[in-house]
Amino acid sequence: MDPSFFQQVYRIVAQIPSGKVTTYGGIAKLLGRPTAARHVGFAMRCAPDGLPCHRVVNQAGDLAHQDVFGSQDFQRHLLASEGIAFHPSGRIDMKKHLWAGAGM
DNA sequence: CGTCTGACGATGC
DNA sequence: GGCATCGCCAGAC
Repeated sequence: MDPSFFQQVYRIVAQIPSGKVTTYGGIAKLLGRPTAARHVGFAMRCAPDGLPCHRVVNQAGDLAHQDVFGSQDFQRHLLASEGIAFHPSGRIDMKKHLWAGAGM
């Protein structure tokens, strides 16, 4: 198989279990492109239905592209329902919920 | 094939 | 820790 980078990104994101989060860079690293973190987000932008893109955050643990989810509070609620803990600033506690499958 | 873009990462201040 | 800048690489045009 030689799927496109985007297709591989979708495969990784689809494997993220509930209650876990991963970073764009982490996914990119799994695909062998540690510097292609931006493309992971790019793939998310065109993410197909059923893809838990809300579990994918940047290295800072900040929720990205809040516009798609309507508001930052909405995505925060989704993750909170899955058991994700948040910092007072609204960032995710990646230390506890960072998906180990992302190579970290 | 050249250029621009982009839901990021790392570094510097 | 927050903000600004550079770099990175696969797609779209």
